[in-house]
Amino acid sequence: MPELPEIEALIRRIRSELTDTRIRGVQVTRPRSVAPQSPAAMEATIGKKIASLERLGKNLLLHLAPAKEVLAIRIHLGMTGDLFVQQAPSELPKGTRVVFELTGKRLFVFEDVRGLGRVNALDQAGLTKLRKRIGVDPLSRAFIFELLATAAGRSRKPAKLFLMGQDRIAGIGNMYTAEALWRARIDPRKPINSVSKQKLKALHEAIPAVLREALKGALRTYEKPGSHDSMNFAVYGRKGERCPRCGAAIQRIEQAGRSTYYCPRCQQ
DNA sequence: AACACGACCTGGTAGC
DNA sequence: TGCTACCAGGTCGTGT
Repeated sequence: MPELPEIEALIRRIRSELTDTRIRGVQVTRPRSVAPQSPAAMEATIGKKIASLERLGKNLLLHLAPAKEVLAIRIHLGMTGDLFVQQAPSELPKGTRVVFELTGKRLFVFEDVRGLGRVNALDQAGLTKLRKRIGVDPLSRAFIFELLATAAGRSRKPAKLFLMGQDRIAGIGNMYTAEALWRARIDPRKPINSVSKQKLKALHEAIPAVLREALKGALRTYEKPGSHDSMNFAVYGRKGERCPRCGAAIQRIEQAGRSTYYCPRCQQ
């Protein structure tokens, strides 16, 4: 499940292969993967150069040159999306959804078994709209405590759902939300505006700490294929196991139709 | 405006 | 062995 660290590691892996290459063609093998656009709309990227790559929350932006009409390609991996560059012609995986043909007979492949990911061609309006609904990056200098405190004070959402939203703080998903709340000892069901200042401070430290740890793990995974999980989870996916801090049994509950893992004893 | 909730999508697996 | 039911979860559109 790609969240901020996995996307960041992916970008670092493919950046040098994509930068300064030209798009020669596009094949959309599953129209829904470019929705709400049509496969034909993707053709506006043909002939352009990929100038740079940027991560925006969980989105990957490929900035194009010349930056006229269509400025960027936006890719969201959804649950099961992956990206890689390979030489043509060779067999493409079963879940292949979009293929960009690059110079040098190389193919830039978007693979996505479950089809929840998206690839879109963005004009200026589309790019502006996207940036507007993606909040601050928790690994950037802009992620100061006051920003978290202000946003938290304005929302009555349960802490878990507040962190999952991409509009205030971007890039955190189900796994790292669980870990950050555990580290800060916050009950995931507690309304975020009723969490103490002390615990909000702990959360402000826990979020980047968790993400940096996971990023290290994700970079390692790419170097050494076959090694698995990004990091050791304290609570995520560990229903019934002991809390590493207090020894109580970790619980799994449902919030907004999604599973939440937490320690009922030391997260209050 | 803020929030809740179902739909989308398919592979893996638990249970019978 | 073969079948069914359920689970994984990010985002978007719709309804309150």
